[in-house]
Amino acid sequence: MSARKVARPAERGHSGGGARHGAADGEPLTGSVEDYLKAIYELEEMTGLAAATNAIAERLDIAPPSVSGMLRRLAALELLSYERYKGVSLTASGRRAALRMLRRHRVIEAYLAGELGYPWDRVHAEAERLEHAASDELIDRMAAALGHPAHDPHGAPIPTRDGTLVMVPRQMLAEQAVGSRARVAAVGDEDGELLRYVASLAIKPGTMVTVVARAPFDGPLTVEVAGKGTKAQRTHVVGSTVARAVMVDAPVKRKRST
Amino acid sequence: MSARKVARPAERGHSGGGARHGAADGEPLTGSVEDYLKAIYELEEMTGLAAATNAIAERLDIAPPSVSGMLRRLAALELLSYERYKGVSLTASGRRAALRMLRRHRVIEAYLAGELGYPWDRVHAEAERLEHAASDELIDRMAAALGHPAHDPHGAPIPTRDGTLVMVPRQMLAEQAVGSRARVAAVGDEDGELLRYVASLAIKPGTMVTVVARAPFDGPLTVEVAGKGTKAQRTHVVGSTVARAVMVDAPVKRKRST
DNA sequence: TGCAAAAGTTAGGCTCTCCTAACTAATGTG
DNA sequence: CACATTAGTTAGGAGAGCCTAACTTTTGCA
Repeated sequence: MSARKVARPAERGHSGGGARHGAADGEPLTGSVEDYLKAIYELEEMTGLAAATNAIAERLDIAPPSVSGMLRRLAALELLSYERYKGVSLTASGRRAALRMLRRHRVIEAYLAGELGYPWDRVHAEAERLEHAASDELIDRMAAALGHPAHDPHGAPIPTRDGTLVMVPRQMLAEQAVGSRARVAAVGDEDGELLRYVASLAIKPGTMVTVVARAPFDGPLTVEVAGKGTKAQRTHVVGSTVARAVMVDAPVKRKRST
Repeated sequence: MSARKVARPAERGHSGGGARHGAADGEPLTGSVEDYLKAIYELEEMTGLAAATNAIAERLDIAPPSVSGMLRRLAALELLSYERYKGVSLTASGRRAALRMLRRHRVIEAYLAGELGYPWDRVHAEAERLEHAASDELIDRMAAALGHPAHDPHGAPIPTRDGTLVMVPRQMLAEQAVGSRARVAAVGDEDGELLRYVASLAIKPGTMVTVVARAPFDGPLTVEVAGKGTKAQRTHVVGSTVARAVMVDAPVKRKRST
């Protein structure tokens, strides 16, 4: 009368045989696999190279040998291509899965901030867990409730349902020339403390910042932040970590040595 | 520099030794454990007896031997008391955990229906997954957004944050005397098809129903459902499964043989 | 080019959760 | 009250994920 659920590749380790390799793109992935794919996507994206085992390990807070093992599995699932001792890079189907997770994560972040009053430094942790549990329908309803936003609360672009990610050219605030003025496009999520600090400087997506000075040797940046009332500039000195977490839009140079 | 997360009793099976038995009430439980506790609570509640191994197995769609093993573990965690071959019953701390899950589940259901336009026959499945991933903060924010509702969309009472569950006396529609009139208080969730059917009869929490007739041998009930415009009664014949899924408030007898 | 440091891998374990097969205890009925 | 039925248990395994210890490649640099 009951006929237990057929043992899918499933979460919570079932047994059974089913689902050998293939990557027809439809099988449900475990939360762990989803985390790996997302991490690998982001690493590939930010370095432009194949993702390194140790980098993945550090990002996921997992020991390197565990990563090695998982990479073999993901390669068998044709989610990425793997050559021992070289890094890994996602296949088309792996990238699709990663972008799906990115969308989920960012839609959830946007929803929590927009509809439930979450402060922006706490949406990341919550989304990190919900992204594995939410159905596609829920994600779509959240996106719809917000009017299908293009960015999450930190300014990161939200991939569309069909896996398109609009990449607007951005640069780190740290790279900006002294004297340049630019619009803050995004601030890296993940680090809640940093977000709280940055917010306390009134820096958030949309605010205009001008680099006033930069100390040598990757030293602190002095920036002028435009206040609410168009005027009311505020000057702050920020360290290089912060200057690398803040991304600005394709900058418009204003001054060039007077 | 990294110092990996300390191996808690944690989800995704880590290793390490930590956390022997104790049940200080604080350790995070795995999603599986949460499911067991919720199921056991509901079984105890509906039968008034210790929960039977096979009943738990059937409810969770898991083989009985798996349940036996888990029960031993849960007993070691002091979440329930277990005597071989007899059933199990939750300890205070087990019940607390179960009520917490019940609250989460029902708050999520209420939120999905109330704020995201989910149809009531689909909230259960979504909540079933989200209840393990949501933080307490999220649950509280959802409840607050709804004005701290007392019931979920199916009419089930929502436990308060401190674990209080208001139990209003209810009876199955199936038990109502012919001629009695009562307010529908709740309809069992879980079965989406049944919910869709019941909704098609305009039966939902709040509607008034009158038992017009009952066929013998647990046969179908003929009920009159009050329509929207106070009048506009509609008469339906429903099977015993439906009659047992629909719960009514402490009924007020109206007619008694003329 | 030679070799130590860094990066990555294999080997061997452990937990959690679930399964099937086979056995034992509790129960109800003639 | 014996015994078949039903409920529940132990035994033995499997797979996902993760870990540490020890080994192998790669790579950076003198």
